[in-house]
Amino acid sequence: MSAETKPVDEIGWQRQWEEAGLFHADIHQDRPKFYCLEMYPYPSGKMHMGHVRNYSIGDAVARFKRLMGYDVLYPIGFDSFGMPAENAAMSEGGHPHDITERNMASITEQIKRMGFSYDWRRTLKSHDPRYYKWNQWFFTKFMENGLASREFAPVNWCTSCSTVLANEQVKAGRCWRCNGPVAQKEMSQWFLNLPFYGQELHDGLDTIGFPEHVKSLQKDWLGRSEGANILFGVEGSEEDIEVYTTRPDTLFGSTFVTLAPEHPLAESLVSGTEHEAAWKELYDEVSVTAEFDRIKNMNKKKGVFSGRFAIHPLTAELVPIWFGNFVIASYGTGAVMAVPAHDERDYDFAEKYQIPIKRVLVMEKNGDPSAGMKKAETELGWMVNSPLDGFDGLYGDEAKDAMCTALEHAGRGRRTVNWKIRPWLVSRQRYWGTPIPVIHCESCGAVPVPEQDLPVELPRDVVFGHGNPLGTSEAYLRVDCPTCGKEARRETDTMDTFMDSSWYFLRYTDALNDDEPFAKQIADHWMQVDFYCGGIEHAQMHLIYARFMTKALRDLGLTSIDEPFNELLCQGMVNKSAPFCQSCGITLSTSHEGSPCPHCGDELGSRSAKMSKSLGNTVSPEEMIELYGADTVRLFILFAANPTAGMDWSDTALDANHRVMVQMRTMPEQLMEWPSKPSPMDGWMDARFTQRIHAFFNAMETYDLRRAVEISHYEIIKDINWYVRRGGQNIEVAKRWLPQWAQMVSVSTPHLAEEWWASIASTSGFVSGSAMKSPAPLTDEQSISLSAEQYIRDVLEQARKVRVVAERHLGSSPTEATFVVSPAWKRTMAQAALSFMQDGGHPKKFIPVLQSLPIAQGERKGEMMGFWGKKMLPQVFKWDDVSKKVIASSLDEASVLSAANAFIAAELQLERVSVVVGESDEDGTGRSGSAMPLSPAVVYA
RNA sequence: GCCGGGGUACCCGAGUGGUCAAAGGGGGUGGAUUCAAGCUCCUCUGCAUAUUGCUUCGCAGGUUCGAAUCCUGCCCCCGGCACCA
Repeated sequence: MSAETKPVDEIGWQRQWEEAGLFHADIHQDRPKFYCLEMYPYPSGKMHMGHVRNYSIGDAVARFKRLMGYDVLYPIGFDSFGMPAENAAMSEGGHPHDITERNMASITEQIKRMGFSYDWRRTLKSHDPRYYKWNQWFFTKFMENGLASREFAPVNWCTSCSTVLANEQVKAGRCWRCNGPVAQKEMSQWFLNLPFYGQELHDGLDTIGFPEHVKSLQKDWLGRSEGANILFGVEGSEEDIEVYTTRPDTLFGSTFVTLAPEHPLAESLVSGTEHEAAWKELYDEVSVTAEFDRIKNMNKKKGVFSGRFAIHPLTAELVPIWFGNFVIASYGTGAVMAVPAHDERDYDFAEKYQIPIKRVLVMEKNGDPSAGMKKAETELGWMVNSPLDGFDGLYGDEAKDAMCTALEHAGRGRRTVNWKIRPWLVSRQRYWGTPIPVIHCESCGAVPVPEQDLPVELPRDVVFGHGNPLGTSEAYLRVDCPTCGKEARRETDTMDTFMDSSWYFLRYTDALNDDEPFAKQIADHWMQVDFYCGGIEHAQMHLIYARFMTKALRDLGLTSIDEPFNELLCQGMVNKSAPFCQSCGITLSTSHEGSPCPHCGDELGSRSAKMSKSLGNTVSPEEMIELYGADTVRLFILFAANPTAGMDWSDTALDANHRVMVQMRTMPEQLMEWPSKPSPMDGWMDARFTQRIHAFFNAMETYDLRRAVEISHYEIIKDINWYVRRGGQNIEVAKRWLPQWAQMVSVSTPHLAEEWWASIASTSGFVSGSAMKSPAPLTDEQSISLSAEQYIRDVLEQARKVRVVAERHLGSSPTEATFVVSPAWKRTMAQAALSFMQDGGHPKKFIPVLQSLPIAQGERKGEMMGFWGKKMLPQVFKWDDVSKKVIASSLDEASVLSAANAFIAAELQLERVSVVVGESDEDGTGRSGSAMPLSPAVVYA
């Protein structure tokens, strides 16, 4: 084949697909639907390899489902609000809107160049008022039903982004976006009541196909814990202190109560006493530190006594009230009942401030209630030393239950479920997002903008860099109160952009609807998303918000579905090697390649690392497409690793994949040059193709894309090579299978497949718009044909190995070989043993059966019994199911080999090959001893 | 500390009781083709050996006729949560 083959006109095919409207998702009631989605991308100006990988995976799935006759909804759009555009506008001038549009145009072009099969008609962009209008509408609905509210609360403030952040958006005390420090600040902010759906978000995880680690991540964030809220009275006061605990069973061991310094009762407890100053000092220290730093410094436990006492809810005993820097105001009730005997932190605290430690559990049944304590015993245990009757001896849940019941009777406590997840802080003090549709009126308060006035559009006349940008537009600010008509001001905060990505998948189902966010019936038709593909980094933010929104919108009556996404696939990272210093343990930029470590001077090794600009180990998709074409890039990216595994970029492997593409380019032409010459191998080729298609379907159904590509682009080629090697070259066979092969190929390399499709006489239209039928299952005859051929390959492989040794013994290259097929009795023995075991017989019990077989009568009985134990028994377990079937079948080894006689001789470079049955008159080799069923002995001469 | 995911040959990576000395690819080897290179095709790529023998799937034990696979303990890597009551 010539290397100057005309390259595939990828852009031409893309144009034709578009002209034909091939990927428009329309509803046909007689077809099943499939919703394939990739995570809403932020429109940076350039497509990177992560995008390429993400979309190559999604596109393969979408294309396969289309082949299978599904109505496939496969849309794309842009998460186009957000700070990068705003920051770019500030640093380089210009307006976020223009920058965003420019970036979108550029990345769209690059995505299109890959030939993904999107329904571009449905393209969304968050910053389109026709889209964000619905964010605003939802928000006003949430205000009505109480899901959205404004609170004055300590919040996370990112100084460099000059905006607040939601809890999930603070990673290790730093901003998820810019990695800048996050401080604590008290502000009035808008929240969505995420914990309202806590239980449903938790339970729903068990009904959807998310990967285990994502489920675990989400459960960590939701942070469900079961316990009790318990009321302690305050001596000399009408007030109660409510504590939250997961260990009500240790209540009798509570020897003090600790409050967060910011606890609402704190000030009144110490006001005007000698303890006030100390409390104030702790309060000041704690309230300015960000929560993260506070938790980090918690090993420096500090406590201040309040001078007051709490009243134990069941025993009325007085216990001191302390303030502790380690108690977090926003978790639970901001107050802790301290049980030093059974909690490590309380134990340390009690030791430090000489507070009594009272054992109320023992860790062994009937343990010693008066045993001393060297450390906190925090496991579940058996209750002891209870001041009230009926508790001693109870264990675990039973003990907790009894305690809760007692508290409930006394009216001093109740069982509760606590969540770590907090309301979603959705307001941002930035410009490039959805304006929060609220009007602040002095007399009416925060009033939602009426539906007919939506959308509240972003004004263009704002000034950046002077606080909240929307606050700089007078025209925007001034508005009359919709309720009382008096002069009022607009809210100047915008919404978190995660709001946009929380329901975009619903909008796609009915993207052109201007009357409502989406028609319920249409959304219900397409939803859920059947296959959702994206990066793991969204496991706790986007994927929680989107699940929350789906439930919230469902409860507004807008959809019927509970969970937005069913199957979630988190694609692995695209890595490339970068210099690495073993002794310093650091990865360095590729600019250090070839030089010693700049820190320690050692020689640098290399290590695979995530592609990043800072390491300089990025690969530009644009360049690769330019060099090799989109198909090659797609093939490489799908074949290099499983979708979920990290993959290493390799230029040599890419090159190898390109060779495959070049080789495949003229495949139909080559096959169509075959003569119309039937051969005994045709049946085998038919069977093989059938088998491959089944395997391909199976791989695609389970999203094992790597395996699917391996079949379509590698194994079938090898099969054809084998077919030709064995003398097959029948154009009828080629005509039979080319169309279906093209369809398989189209899943990952659609442009090449279209070239093929166009060159095949029997096909018309586009392969990308064609339907693929499932082939009939393999017949028994076909299975035997495959087995016989496999048998020849196995025999050849074995013969090659032996040849090496034989050559040494002969002192020269052998010129002929005799294959000694195992004598009939061995096969009979194998058949008997296999059927015995098939019926559930234990291998060790086969000996008596064997002894009664006709073959084992006579003088060779002893030899046969020995053969069984030494040779046959181990082998019986080694045969696979196919081999077992072959042994049980009528396949005659000697005739299969004889028929392939000439072929085997040629393969082994021998002049002559003969086949004999072991122990027969023709067998003069004396070597039949080592022959086994399916494994003849080979004797070279 | 807790929770998830991992550790397979030179590299990447399949593999969840026998088909396993272990797929496939990369890299390497030898051969065919070629004036030559490339492309393509074939062979080999743990050690041994006239033929299913020995050692090997993080380490150490165990279950089984049989373990990369199941169980127990340990080591290491990745991700998440964390003095959360």
